[in-house]
Amino acid sequence: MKKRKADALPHELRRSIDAARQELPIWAVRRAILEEVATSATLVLTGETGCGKTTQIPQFLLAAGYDARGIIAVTQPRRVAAMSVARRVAEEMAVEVGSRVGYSVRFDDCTSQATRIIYMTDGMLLRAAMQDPLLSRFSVLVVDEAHERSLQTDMILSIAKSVQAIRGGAHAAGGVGGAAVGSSAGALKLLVMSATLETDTFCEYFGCDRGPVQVQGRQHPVSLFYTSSPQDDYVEAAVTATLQLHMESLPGDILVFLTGQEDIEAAGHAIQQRAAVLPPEMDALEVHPLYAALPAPLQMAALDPPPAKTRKVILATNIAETSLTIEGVVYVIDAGLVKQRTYHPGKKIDSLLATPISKAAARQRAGRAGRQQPGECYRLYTEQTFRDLDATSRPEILRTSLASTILSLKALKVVDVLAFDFLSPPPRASIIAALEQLLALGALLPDGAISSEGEQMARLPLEPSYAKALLVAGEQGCCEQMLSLVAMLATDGSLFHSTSATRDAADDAKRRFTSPQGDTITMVNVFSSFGRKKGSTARAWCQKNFVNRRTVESAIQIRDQLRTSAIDLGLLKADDSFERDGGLAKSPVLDAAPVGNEMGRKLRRCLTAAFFMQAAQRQPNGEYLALSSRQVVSIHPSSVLFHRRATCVIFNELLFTSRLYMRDLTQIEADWLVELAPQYYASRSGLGSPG
DNA sequence: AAGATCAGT
Repeated sequence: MKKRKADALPHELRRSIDAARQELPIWAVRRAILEEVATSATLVLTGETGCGKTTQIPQFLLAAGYDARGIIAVTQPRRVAAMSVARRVAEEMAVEVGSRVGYSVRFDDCTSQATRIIYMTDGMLLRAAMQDPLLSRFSVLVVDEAHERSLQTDMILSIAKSVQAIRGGAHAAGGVGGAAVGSSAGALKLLVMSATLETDTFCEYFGCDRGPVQVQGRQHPVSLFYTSSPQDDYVEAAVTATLQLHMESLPGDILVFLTGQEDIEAAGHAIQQRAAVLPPEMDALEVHPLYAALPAPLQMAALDPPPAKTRKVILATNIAETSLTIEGVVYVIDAGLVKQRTYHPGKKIDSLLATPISKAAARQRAGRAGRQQPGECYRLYTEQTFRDLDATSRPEILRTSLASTILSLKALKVVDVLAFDFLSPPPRASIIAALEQLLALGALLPDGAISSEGEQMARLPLEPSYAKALLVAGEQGCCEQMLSLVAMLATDGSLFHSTSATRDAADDAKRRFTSPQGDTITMVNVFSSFGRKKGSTARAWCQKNFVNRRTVESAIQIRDQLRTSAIDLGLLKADDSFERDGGLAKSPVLDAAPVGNEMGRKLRRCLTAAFFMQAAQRQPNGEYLALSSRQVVSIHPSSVLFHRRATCVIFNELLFTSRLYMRDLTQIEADWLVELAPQYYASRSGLGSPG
């Protein structure tokens, strides 16, 4: 790789970069931070937005020689952040990305032998820990955005604590790596960086004797306004507030936080209708929806600056809270709600409901108005309501299924996961449910130790039941087809994108791919039919079929990666296409014809061997009964099996909305359950008669 | 006959 040297930059530019760096607030505490890192194992640092902590601290550490014994790793919850910060720091250091500074995210590794600072997603660090449980490549671990409390961030903090105990020489009881292991890697320094002041959790967990180092940010002030009474129709309140702001306020774009696609579409129509009758001499109003399932070109359109004499209104979900930053926003309207997924371990159900945000989230939303100039935030709730909000959001680890997390811990040789030192211990019922599922899947032995099959499953970047389906398909000789199937399932959700206006046409398009064998087989048909189309051909095909191109392309990437793992695990032989692609395992171009009856049957039997815990049977009265939890469940109306009265089905997900709906169904034969999962079903007295 | 917040390996 060609590298640019620092002295190759024009002096003027070099000086201006250095000057800009040194004006960042974090420079004022540079010495204090380095002293603290030198004397203690763990440092908790709170820095507000714009203080420069993410770009500068790794450079301070590098300048102080912390790369001598290992690499400086900086983790981020999001891919885009890891990549863009690495580019920014490489620019400041006047080197190419991938040389001294690099990044590592799924599907994109931009590092080399020379790399001393790696920005990576916390998920990538977790993967690295599976290969190297003591993280011995790293001398310093900087965990950024820890306040977001993502599942992965929480897990790496726990693993880091456990690694510190071992690498520091002490023995960590019940920690990663099993029994005490001596290490030549030297101590692991840990920096926990967080945006809010809620750092007690971190300081207590790591036993820091001193409080956190605090750094001021560079935000413009944002004036806050509340409603005088609670609003029961927040969509209507948001529409009214938007139009009022437009008519009465100085220029500046408006960002509105709502909960989901449905609200956003309703608000969008209402605003456009009412804006149409405003006096013509007023500035125009341009309305953009913004949510994750929105196809990329439309997302980009929401970020573009508006034309002259036009005010932009962005109607967004919480995607605009942290993931996407929109320039030009001066006004924020906050409905105070977020759709949150919660797992109920007793019933093995997920619910997705609009819930009040936390104080921290409300402040983050308001802050979106103050990035370029002083701004205003209109909260569509009362000040008392704000005071009653929780201080912070519930950590993800407390409201999610833990099957995959527990399997990772077992792979890291944590023997007693119930006694594991979690930052926030999840409900015991969630851990037990995960252990039961892993045992039923054969990932754990009866004594709770990980089985060799479990080791294989842990190496696949998939939920354990998907991984199991792939292992079974490897034995049954339908691995290529199952790779397509699980890759499609792993992309979750919005394969077909439509709005209220295009819904019927989208449903028609979907019907062309339908297989009576179920939604999963239908997905394989869509995948095969897309094939390896590229560029304008791909774009046209997706438009015609209402398929979200991003989803299919992500499935292709996932499939390629899984196929490499499948070859490593011996599930699949490296074939001619492997050789032709010069060592890169690319998917062969699959038969574009729909899955036939025989292959479909084979695939469905493999799925049965993996999803037997999620089976439902049709009762004489037409209702479906989930066989493991004995709950009445319904086929989701979007399923291809909705009108087909299948006797027995398996499902990937149970989601409570208006009813308890099964999603992503596969039609199976009831006999297969006893045949393929005897350990789970043989003891039951006939599937048709519960009891 | 109904409807998917957001990340990540």
